[in-house]
Amino acid sequence: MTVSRRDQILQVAARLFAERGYHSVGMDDIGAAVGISGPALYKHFRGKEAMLTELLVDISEQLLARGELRASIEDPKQALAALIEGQVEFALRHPDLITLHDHALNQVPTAERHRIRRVQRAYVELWVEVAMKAHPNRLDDREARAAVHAAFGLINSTPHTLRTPQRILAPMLSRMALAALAAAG
Amino acid sequence: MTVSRRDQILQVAARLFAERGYHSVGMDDIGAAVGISGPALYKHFRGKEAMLTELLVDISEQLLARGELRASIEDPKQALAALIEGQVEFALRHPDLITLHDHALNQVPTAERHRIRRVQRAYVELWVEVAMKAHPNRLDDREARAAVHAAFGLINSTPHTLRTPQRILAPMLSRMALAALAAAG
DNA sequence: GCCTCGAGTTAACCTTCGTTCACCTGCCCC
DNA sequence: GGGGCAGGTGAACGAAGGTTAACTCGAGGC
Repeated sequence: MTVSRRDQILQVAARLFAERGYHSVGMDDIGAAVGISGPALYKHFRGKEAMLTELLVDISEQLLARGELRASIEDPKQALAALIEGQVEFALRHPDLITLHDHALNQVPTAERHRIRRVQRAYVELWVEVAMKAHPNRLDDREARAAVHAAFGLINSTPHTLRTPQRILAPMLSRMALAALAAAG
Repeated sequence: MTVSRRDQILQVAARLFAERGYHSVGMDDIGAAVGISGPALYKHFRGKEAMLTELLVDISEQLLARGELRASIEDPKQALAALIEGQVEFALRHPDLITLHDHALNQVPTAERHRIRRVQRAYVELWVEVAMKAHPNRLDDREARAAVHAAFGLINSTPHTLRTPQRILAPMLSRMALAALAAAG
């Protein structure tokens, strides 16, 4: 695991931001957590906002990329199951990033925030299309969008529930999300 | 609607905190939003933290009280449906409070935070017991707890989805939550 | 050997923001 | 009609915290 100092800092910052909230974490805290002190971080990042921005851009783009792969499966029901499984897997592997993803978006500067929102919207769109193909004639566009958001809420609840073993949690969440979407129409 | 100035301030503060995040809202912002200016708020509250604390204590106690009523229905399946319906109703009526409820808890002082956590835990416990009675032999304690958190995540996703008409959204979310919990075991 | 440069350090700066202070009002009550 | 209190005001204070500045130090390249 040759993780660059830069990446190490990002990782630690993500954890701290998720645990305590963006504004409650000082630059000194982040520095201390990687063994350097405060202002040294400016050798690696333009500032605190830049760190958060980079994290959120990465997350949203990574989710979209993974999602596009899985959504390209021909059978809509299988594609939907794959999307769900992918989201569950990601949420379990990176609970900090999931937490950041919907707690800290308001703190990133406007221009970049719009960019992130576009990527997020594309990811939602992916799900909506697949969900409507998987359950034809049962969901209109707006309902599907709401149902997909609900499924995200379900899956992304995992950061609150990490005490349960993943072997059990992952398939359970997948089953629940699938059932919820099936019941949406 | 004879809403006292105090309540008006709390309501406005909840909206601002939910929209922009606790730390991004200044006392001057809250004051301006109710037509008075900054320091005047100290005539009604001990400080900014006190406002947030009062909001969160109220929410959690209100949820628990409503929940206890609904959980007391004899038939477990009906009780579970009633709990779900109640949570959906609350989430749709008070999206700001729902947002606060899981975004801002870290910002309240330790002592009060523990008190709020206890009430929250009691509410979760209510759901867990009802869910296990409604689906006997299919959920152990830990799974049930995770499943309940997932259901909360599903229902509490509504703040992201307020564009959809409530007449459609409310029953859909209830159906989804019910199906998700049924699929958990 | 010297120069550069990346990566740190500490001290200082400066803005933001929660909070306090001193003061002002209108209203109610007797 | 004068005292008191609820509810405001604007000015000032003080701590927190993100950022900058000036300096140091070790490792390669020529």
